[in-house]
Amino acid sequence: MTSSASSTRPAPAPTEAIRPVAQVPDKPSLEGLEERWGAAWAQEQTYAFDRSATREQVYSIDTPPPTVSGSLHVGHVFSYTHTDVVARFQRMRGREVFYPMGWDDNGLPTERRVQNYYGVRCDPSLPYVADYTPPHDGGDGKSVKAGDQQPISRRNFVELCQRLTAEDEQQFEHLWRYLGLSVDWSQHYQTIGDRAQQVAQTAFLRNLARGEAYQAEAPGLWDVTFQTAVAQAELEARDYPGHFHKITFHTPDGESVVIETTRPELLPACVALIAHPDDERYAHLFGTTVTSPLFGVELPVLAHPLAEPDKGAGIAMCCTFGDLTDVTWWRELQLPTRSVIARDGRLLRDTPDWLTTEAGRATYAEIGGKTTFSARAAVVDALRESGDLLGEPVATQRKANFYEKGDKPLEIVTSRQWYIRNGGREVPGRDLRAELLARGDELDFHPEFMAVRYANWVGGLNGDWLISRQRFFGVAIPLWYPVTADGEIDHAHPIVPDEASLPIDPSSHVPHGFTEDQRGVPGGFVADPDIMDTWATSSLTPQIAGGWLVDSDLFSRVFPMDLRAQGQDIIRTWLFSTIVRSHLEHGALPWAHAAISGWILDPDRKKMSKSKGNVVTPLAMLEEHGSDAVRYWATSARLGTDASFDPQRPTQIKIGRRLAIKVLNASKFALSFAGDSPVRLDPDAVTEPIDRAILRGLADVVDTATAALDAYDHTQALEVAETFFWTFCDDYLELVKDRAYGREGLDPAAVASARAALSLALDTILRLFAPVLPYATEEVWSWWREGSVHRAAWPTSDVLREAAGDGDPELVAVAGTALAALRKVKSEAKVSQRTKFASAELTLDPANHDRVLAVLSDLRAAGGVAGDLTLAAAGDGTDGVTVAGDLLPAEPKQ
RNA sequence: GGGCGAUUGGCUCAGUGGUAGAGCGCCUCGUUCACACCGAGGAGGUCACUGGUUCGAACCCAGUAUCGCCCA
Repeated sequence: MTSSASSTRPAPAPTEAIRPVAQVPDKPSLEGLEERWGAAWAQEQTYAFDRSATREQVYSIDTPPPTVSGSLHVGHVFSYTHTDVVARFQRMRGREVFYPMGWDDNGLPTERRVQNYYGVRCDPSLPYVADYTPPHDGGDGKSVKAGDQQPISRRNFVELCQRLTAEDEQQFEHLWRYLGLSVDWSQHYQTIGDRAQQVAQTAFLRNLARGEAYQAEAPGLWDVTFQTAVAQAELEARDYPGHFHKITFHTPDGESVVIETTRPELLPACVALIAHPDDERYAHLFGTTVTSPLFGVELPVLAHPLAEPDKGAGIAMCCTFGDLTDVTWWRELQLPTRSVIARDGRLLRDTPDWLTTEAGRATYAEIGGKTTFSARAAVVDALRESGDLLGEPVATQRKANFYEKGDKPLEIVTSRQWYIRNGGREVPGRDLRAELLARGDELDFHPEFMAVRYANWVGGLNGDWLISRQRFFGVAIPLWYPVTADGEIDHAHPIVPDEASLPIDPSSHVPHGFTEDQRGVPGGFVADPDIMDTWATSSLTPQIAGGWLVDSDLFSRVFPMDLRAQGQDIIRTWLFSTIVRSHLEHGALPWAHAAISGWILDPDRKKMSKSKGNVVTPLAMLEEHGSDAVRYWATSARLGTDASFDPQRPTQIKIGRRLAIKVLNASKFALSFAGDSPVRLDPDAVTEPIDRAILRGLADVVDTATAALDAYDHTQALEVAETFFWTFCDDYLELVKDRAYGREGLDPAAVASARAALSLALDTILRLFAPVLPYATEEVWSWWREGSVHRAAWPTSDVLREAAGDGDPELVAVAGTALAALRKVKSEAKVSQRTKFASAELTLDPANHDRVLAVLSDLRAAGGVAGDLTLAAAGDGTDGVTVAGDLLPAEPKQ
């Protein structure tokens, strides 16, 4: 892929005369480059997307919108740099890069921040108040007690969320600009913005129209703190302390059946006892009944393969609902529903009607309204008293499901919720799971093994995607329901808005054909009170950023996108859900490639996290070391590989800083030889063997780096460029500097050869480093070139090969070895490298004799040999180069 | 319990069949002449372990151990 004829950036003409070098600082420095070039790039719109480009010319990137209410940490800088390196590489290759940035301001973290910041809470039943002023504005950041928070309408609440996130977003943008992300900032979006809401609501309604979205009254995971349903993808299994309680049930003929449970408070919700069908201990009980202790409910004893014979007593009580296994049993064995846990996590206050014994109703009256914790203690006391508790409870650690943002174990509560099909549940006539697995195979994961995580997740789904949330700050589910004449809500016949009217808030907008005074009255309508899960919006980032629905011209040029960049932790959420939406809506993958970044680990190999107190403020880090240095560190870690980071010992960052400084200094040096005459990139001028050899080596480096970046291996590309560059500085520059200075008596063609080779090499080196070190390379570029290096073409090896001609690829290494041998003599003699040899003889492998002869005069100059430098053949089997020579006394200091 | 990844010099990591590599750190030396945010030279490893395939294994195969992550 090369730059097209229609591109605004002409391909460079390598032989053209370039203006004389100007404006090279005496002491080049990294300090201040971020501000200077950041401003220049903004001014020049260096990274603006040219929407006249065709789809083939475009390279489009779908980047994770960071949660603006959270804080950015080192890990963000790490992974966003990976994406930027790709973007810059593709831009230089001539692709028109579509690189928008989004902000994820939708969702729970923002809600919590807004509540504290403004002292408000959302009450969707309240009407909108125009020109609302919240009780606090900023305050001291302390949380305001729930009781003191002023209740406001959802629309007012959302407005406050938007006001606050707008401030956060400015800080985020500043960081990203400082880091040097080559984002087109005119393309940014917010996941709570009108565009995002329109996209999310339209996509949902289309899912609904196609039968891919549906509502169901079903048991589901429920967070009692936030009082919202939670999806499978948001689960986190954590260790949770508990106790095994041995509880006795009784058969009609007096036999005791002992089960073990960690949740005795669910005893009134028990609907059966269940053992494995092959478990001989309980075979005689299958089909019979037992009676529960305390509550006296008659329950069947049933067989099901999910019962684990070697766990506890091997027979379990099935309650509605203690865990997901209970749900499976309940569904597959068609058990009754006897729920006792309310949405606030307490036991139902009213005594359930399936408790019929007087003692049972009395016991329940004691625990109704209590938290599960208190109810458990009460039930255990009662069991102990009735003699149905066998022994004392035994402490245990068990795995419990938590909402990833919650701190209490999830309960399972039956509620009406909206779902989108994702292959997790069978649907007649379609194998959606297989379709989505095929999409995963179609997607190019980098690294490839990350595809397994996708496949494992899709293969292990056990339900459709629950998208409704009983929260406030989010995209509303755009539906109303009729209220029947007798005041019932008719959920089966939702009232759907026109697509053209989206986005809407059904709690403040009125459906077509109704008036506001019909809200909530018989014969009228009610709004669906829920919002969509954040992922239900962010799963549509390619559509939101790409102009779906509103700009079909743009959308056709950028979608499906080329790249999704993200962390490995959200493959099951963001990556998967985006594929689901795109597959359902467009019948296509949303992107061709997925670049998965690894974790940042602290020195103890633990994931960096705020709670562990090991997070470094990214902006401070950039300011301290320089953005190029930090970018070098990020680029030196491969995709998918975790990188360790010790803020106390930022070794890799310092290496990056050293490299960036070296680029400045070496460039200044290489450009200094031209004096006042124009620099020429003339391949025909390169005639000396060592000059040809260095360009030959660089041509190979270009090919390797290009292939590596094409394969999304930025690390290898950086490594080969870096290795070349150090050899270029340490050996080649030293070897040719005397000649390049144009000392008296030298052949002018030899001088021109060195200068041309240095210019050609520098031109290529700057381009190679530009994606990783955008500031240092741009700084150097400005000394002798027009325009931005970031709009220059990616280097190709052909000009270099032309200049190299028959250049010997081994020559630089051999000359370097000879030079090192001369240096070693001085080093071991403990004298300055500037000490001269009176004369010297190099003993070396005869095979390299001619090579050294070809660079002899450069070697004499660089090695400081005043008199003759002669060569001798080493004996058989002798490796390397040895030196015999007399050092002259050091010249006296002046 | 299943899956994925890792295990190479003090540290961080390259290296997919042909005599062990880099950078950092360390040791020694050096500095007006691009660069002390520097330069030169040097020391340092039986490639986690056990078998196997091969003329030859850090690399391929089987297994083991340890660590990390994901899923149950």
